[in-house]
Amino acid sequence: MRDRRSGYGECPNEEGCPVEYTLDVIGGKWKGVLLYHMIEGPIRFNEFRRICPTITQRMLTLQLRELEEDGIVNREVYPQVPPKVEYSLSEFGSTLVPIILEMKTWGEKHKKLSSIAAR
Amino acid sequence: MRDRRSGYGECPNEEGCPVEYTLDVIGGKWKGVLLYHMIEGPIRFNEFRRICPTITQRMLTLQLRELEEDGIVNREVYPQVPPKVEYSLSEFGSTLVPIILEMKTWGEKHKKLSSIAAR
DNA sequence: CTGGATCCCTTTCGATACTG
DNA sequence: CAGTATCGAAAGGGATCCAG
Repeated sequence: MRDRRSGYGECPNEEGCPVEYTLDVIGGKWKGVLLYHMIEGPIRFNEFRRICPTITQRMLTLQLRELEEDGIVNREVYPQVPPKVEYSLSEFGSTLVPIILEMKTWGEKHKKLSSIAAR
Repeated sequence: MRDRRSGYGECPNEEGCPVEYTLDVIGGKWKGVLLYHMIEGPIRFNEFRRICPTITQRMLTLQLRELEEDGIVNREVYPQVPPKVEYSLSEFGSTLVPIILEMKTWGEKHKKLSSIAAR
């Protein structure tokens, strides 16, 4: 199972920096990306797979589960055939949007530059 | 050695989302935290260790090296005895500050809440 | 379509000891 | 003080098969 956070709990010093706390929540390898794609609205499992072809099914499931456990995303199952499951930002998850958008802005700006400089 | 990024390069589709790109740069487990502490000014190796007692010396070295390779931090060595090395945000690294500050704000806000809910 | 379960290799990471 | 080196444990992650 997922070990509960990077030290809060055992760690007695309560001054653990706020950034560390935030990264505990959204620091997963793919979480930022997944949250980003949910900003526009609910999104289905296989839509994620199309949008992020490099993430494996397994990882997608695991990361979504963790986000769900943390109350950041809602998972809505439509009992029908074929099954349909939609993921969306919870109210709590929405408070993270400013962070994600800052990341988006920065990424847009510097991705171009680095693709010019190439390597 | 550090493998070059999560797919950019091999991945032909150039639409890789900007958030993914950003996370490639600051997504390391401790990078956000380290950047955060450098906002206030240059900081020495052992200062980091005092501030973040849970990060091991090894990890601290590795993460700082990666940040240096990416041009985000400057590493200044003072040739003296005992040695003194200072790490600081580069001009490029400074462009990340808004993201870090958003993380700080969010963390401050929600750390309290969750410490009340406790467990 | 949306996953769960398993196998297994790779990478990460912590602990410890050592160095200029 | 600011690291490097090495080792073993743990976690990450891909591939494949199966199921409601």
